[in-house]
Amino acid sequence: MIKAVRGTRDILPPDSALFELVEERAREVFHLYNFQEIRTPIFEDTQLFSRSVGEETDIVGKEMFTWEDKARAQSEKAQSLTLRPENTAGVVRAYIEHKLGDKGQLQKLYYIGPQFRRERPQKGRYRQFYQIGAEVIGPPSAGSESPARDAEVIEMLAALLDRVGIKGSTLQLNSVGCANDRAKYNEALRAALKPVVGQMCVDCQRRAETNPLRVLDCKVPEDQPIIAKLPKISDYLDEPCREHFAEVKKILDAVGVKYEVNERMVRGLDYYTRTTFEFTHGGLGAQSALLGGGRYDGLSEALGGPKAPGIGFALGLDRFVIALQSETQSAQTPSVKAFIAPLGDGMNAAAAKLARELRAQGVALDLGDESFRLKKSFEAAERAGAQFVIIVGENEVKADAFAVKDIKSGEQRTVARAELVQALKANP
RNA sequence: GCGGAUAUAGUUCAGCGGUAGAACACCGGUCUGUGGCACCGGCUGUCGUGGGUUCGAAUCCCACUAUCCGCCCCA
Repeated sequence: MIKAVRGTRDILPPDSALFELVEERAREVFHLYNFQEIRTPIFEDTQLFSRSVGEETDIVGKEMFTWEDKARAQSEKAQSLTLRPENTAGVVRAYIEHKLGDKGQLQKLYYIGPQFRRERPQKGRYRQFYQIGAEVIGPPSAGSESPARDAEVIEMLAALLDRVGIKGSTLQLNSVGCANDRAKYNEALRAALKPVVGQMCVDCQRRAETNPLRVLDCKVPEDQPIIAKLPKISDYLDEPCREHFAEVKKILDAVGVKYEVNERMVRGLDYYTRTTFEFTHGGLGAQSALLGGGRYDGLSEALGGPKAPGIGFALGLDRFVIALQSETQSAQTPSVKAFIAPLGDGMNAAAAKLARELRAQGVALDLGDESFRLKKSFEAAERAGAQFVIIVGENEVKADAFAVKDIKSGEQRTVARAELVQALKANP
């Protein structure tokens, strides 16, 4: 038997309804904030990711699905392609390629789609996973650098969580400063770690070498007192970064979005600058990050584009759905208004004709088969969640009026063809 | 990539050397144009895959694969 490959999965009903629900709500909320959809390719030139996400990150270093695309002619070079591991790089690439900055306006773009990382699968972690994300990007003159944009994006996410009905999540906020600040901080961290790293866990000893920022993320209890004494990123922010962060917090306070400043929150993509944030949720096991994002003021330039500061986020749809399931029991399964039961040989055609008429007028319905006995039709109707059964038999066709039965009450009456839609819609 | 657990019907699980089972679900009948109840009957399985031990393996052993839980990392 051929099975779905490692880390991929089929999302079947009724679970797929939850994905649909979250996607619908997200679109509604995005439109309230004037975001429009962008769809970028699922694979890109490998360099796009190595230059944005960062050559040294785990994502680029060992988690990408990359292959050599065959050259089609002698004169052509083979090209290294990669299944996108995230979508911000693709959006910024499109921004540069289509000169969206020349419009002078802020671009507010959202996307929904699959991403790919070759990680070990776990609860809430798949090799093909789905993200919903949005980006605000544009020339500085359009206000793309303003802390108001950071606050707006974060506030929008709080609104989305409310709208979908996720309650038990917390917002963690931090500022990682600009590239200069981070370089200085990294150095200070290395220096501070040198004398004490020997007393720390083996993981930290390794992190101190490869990526000192990650030490802050350590969960080993014994290491906590040491970590508490390490230098803080907030002490290494320059004045503009400090003011920017203060303003973000001020606006969030004003609109009533609760957050915790977490100076130990570290994000794994190299392009982040200044504001970073994460919404976490219990009930996700080790994968507690529901969604994460931040500012990326230098990304466009790193990709050879114009100066185009931006801020965005990505929401893990798979995890979002798990969080939703852990809070609410049932996804309401979509249902139809009526079920048409053709009764007796030769009735399929008349039933199909009626179904076409009703559906054209916006009545959702399911259609049985003339081979079904009534009992079977009723059961099928019940399973489809139908409110009414419409019987299409010889008598009905002759009279051009149909038996309409209310499944719950058992009441039945005969309704002329012309009045059928009205009769169905009159009963909510 | 590392560590641990698990893998039997559509689902939840029992069986732990001797004929593959239960419950629920599903299908059919009683009941040929009025269901949901009841009763009767039935289907569903390479017992994750491959190898080994044994007269005999779902059961014991080995390898592989997948899933789940941690680590790592991230959404």
